Amino acid sequence: MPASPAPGNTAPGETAVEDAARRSLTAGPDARRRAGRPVGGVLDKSGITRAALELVEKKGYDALTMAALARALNVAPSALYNHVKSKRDVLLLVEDHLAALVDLSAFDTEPWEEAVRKWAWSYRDVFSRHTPLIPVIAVLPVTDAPQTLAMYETVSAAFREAGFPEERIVSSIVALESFIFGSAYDVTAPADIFDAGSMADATPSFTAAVQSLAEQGHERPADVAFALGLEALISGLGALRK
Amino acid sequence: MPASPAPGNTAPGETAVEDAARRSLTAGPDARRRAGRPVGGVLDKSGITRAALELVEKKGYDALTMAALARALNVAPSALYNHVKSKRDVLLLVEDHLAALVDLSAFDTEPWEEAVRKWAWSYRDVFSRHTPLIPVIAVLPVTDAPQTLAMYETVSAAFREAGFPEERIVSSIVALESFIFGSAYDVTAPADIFDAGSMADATPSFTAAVQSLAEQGHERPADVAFALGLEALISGLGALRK
DNA sequence: ACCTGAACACCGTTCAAGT
DNA sequence: ACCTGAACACCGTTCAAGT
Repeated sequence: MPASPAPGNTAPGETAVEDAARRSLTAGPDARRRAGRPVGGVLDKSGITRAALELVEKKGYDALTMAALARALNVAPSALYNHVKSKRDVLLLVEDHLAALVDLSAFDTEPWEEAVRKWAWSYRDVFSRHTPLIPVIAVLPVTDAPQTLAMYETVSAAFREAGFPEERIVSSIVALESFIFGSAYDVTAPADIFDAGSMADATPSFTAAVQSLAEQGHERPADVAFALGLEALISGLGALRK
Repeated sequence: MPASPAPGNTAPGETAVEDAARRSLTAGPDARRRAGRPVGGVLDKSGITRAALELVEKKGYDALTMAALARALNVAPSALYNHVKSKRDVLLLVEDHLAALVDLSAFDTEPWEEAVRKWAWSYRDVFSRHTPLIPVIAVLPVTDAPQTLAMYETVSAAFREAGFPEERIVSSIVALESFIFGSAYDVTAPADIFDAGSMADATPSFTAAVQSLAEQGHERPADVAFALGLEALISGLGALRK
């Protein structure tokens, strides 16, 4: 029989839920009923983040309740409040984890246009699978999200390097981000969102435009709109450079 | 003593809540406890929309619960479900009401650039005060929102008139809308959203850019970013015209 | 310090019973 | 057709009691 790792130490490649399952197994069937502090401590922010992310990816944001999160971690819901102040805090942890997944590598190697292009597509792709976080990000003081702040540091340095006037850097990034967030929602729209149905006769101009786009046969119409807007922003904002 | 208007007929200039209050007054103190159908019917979709909007404008979206909405209308919460299928339906009614407030007048009188500019600012301003509706709009089949559909009809006709190729009209509008929705969130961000706090030393480039923007002394930084992005989109998308 | 279990003050929604 | 009142299956959060 192999030695059991200490509770709370997830083995590499092991998921948080598997870890919790194994822990309750090795600790005996009534371990989770015993009150008091478990040896080593079962909860921390990174474990909460991992479990939340796993829950969301498996069952979606509707399933991310404090009760379900606690259950995945084999603790009582109230135990979570020793590590986060609120559910919003949990969403914030997830958001900052995702911010680190946005691809910034092109800022080291490519010219400004291409680097912004790759960053923007990656940013949109990451958050299009996590749109319930967008209202959280939009109002999020950067202090509370170190990875997000690190992204801004990289991007703002690249804008300065590319010749943007100092006082326009933040506004340019914000404009791009606003477009990216809005476009992330667009990815989640149903395919028939623009089907006017019985109202088609009353809206001939819009119906014709929708029909014409449909005839193009694009697999992902949201990508067409994103490419169009992004290229317009890149060339329009790029003109600000000295 | 003046003749009382029939219950459910809100007098011009009177609010839905005032109407409900007066109705319970003229009908006697125990009117709202009496079961069965009130004469004339107290509820309909437009009354629900008006009461929801009033509730939201007075106390915000957190206060828009089915219970609070029912209370404003002097009915039991369950009564609402005779007129809407769900709370999402209520949000949809509000959204479509707001869509009619977006200023489309410039499309009749101004050249494309200026008309789009006025439409976009108006659209952003309306929904910046109603950001909780944005996730609803983004996934909203236009069939379910006649006023929203009417807006698309006007805008798409103007894009065709301005020389946009048929198959690019919808994508161009979607790109603009994505930017508008993201920018609506930006309006609600706290003033100190970019204050890196104790992390400032670790992010010199971003901190300098934020500082430089702050020194410009703009009263509403969100407007600067919106203007920058909108002008880039207008000139970039405008280049698609034949 | 950090957990459990019970409790609190809500949610949106359903449905039988009434008129 | 459309209302009431009771009930259901949840929410996020707090807090005394434990170790």
